Amino acid sequence: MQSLFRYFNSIHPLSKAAETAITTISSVVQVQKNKDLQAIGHTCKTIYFLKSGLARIYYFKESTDITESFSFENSLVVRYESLFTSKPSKKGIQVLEDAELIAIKSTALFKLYDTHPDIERLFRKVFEAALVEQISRIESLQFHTAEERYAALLKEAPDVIKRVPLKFIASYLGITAVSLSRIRAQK
Amino acid sequence: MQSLFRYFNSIHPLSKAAETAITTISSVVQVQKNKDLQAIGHTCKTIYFLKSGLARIYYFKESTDITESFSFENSLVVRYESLFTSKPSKKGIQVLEDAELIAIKSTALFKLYDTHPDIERLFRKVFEAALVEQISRIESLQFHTAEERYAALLKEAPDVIKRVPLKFIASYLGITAVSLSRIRAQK
DNA sequence: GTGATTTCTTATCATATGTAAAGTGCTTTC
DNA sequence: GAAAGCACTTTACATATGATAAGAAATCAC
Repeated sequence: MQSLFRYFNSIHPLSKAAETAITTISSVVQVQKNKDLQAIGHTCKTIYFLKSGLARIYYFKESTDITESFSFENSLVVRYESLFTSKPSKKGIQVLEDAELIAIKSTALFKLYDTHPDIERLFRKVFEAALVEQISRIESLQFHTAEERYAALLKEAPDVIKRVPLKFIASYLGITAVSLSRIRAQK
Repeated sequence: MQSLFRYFNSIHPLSKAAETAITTISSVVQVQKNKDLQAIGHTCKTIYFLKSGLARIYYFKESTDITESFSFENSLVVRYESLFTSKPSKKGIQVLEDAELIAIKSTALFKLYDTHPDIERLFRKVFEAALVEQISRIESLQFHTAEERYAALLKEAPDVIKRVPLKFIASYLGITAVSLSRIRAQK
């Protein structure tokens, strides 16, 4: 659990009591490469922290597989739109490399907000950071070309290329694998 | 201020003390059509609530004016990415119809979090809702065609067409005004 | 290791969108 | 009310991306 609390404390310091409370409602999960951590249609009630491995959130648009996002080591994997609306998610979480995760039960977590203000504050900040991230993603999709988006991804997460099949990267960028291939070729 | 607290209470109930505290750090602002409420380059330190009128958040990409979002009556206007990073925003807020707004000083607001847990909780929920909104926006930009996005906008905010110049709607959809014109023509 | 899959690239053609320019109609201004 | 400006549309052409299919390369299964 150390890696989790190292991550949390870098965002907002937690009391020992808070750490203990979070530990109580968390468990370690191992998932094999290519397996679904959470299936499409499942309502998100878990906040995952990726200790090792690699995951993506994906969905289908008319039988086309679309990657919404990637998650790397030491970051959270959450389908926020389902977590905060309590509706079944149209999205699934797939593990792309054997992964070890910490699963935090969200219903229990949200109850801790009443007794541990530092936990509420931590997660407020976590979700605010997620909001900022999404906004920069929108900017990127709204008015950068596919080529610019690819260059930005390379800069931001250089090893994504080595670790993730190109077809997943392509749909993440909002283009087809063929189109991404062309962009890569013209360098 | 009633409209503001009606809005807030629908998200999370506030104590009278909390309402008073928020009132103390808020003021009413009037802005004329086509004027900037906040200029590009300004660091966002204000959370605006739009009582009446209409506003947009915009920026320039290589001298092209791009609308990032519209805000209608009874909703917030915030450049979250600047508010939460304390960095100057590349975006400005422009008023598209004479508007009356309530300006909440964010630095003072965030201080109230310590003394009024209900205020922190309210804004946590407000920002969580914003996060969900941004995610659906990403989905829309990432894999819906311009035509689908236009149809979705019409459904979601039918009067946007009557109140907002098409060129702003076009860049909001991620296309040119010419392209939007074509889409409209082929119906 | 061999064959079978899967992944990636390349080629061809169709389509959507961009750019530029001109035209139409509406609104503003004096 | 004439002139000017602005918003929107239309046209013509250029370009980027999509769809499909086929080939090359890498990976997997046994």
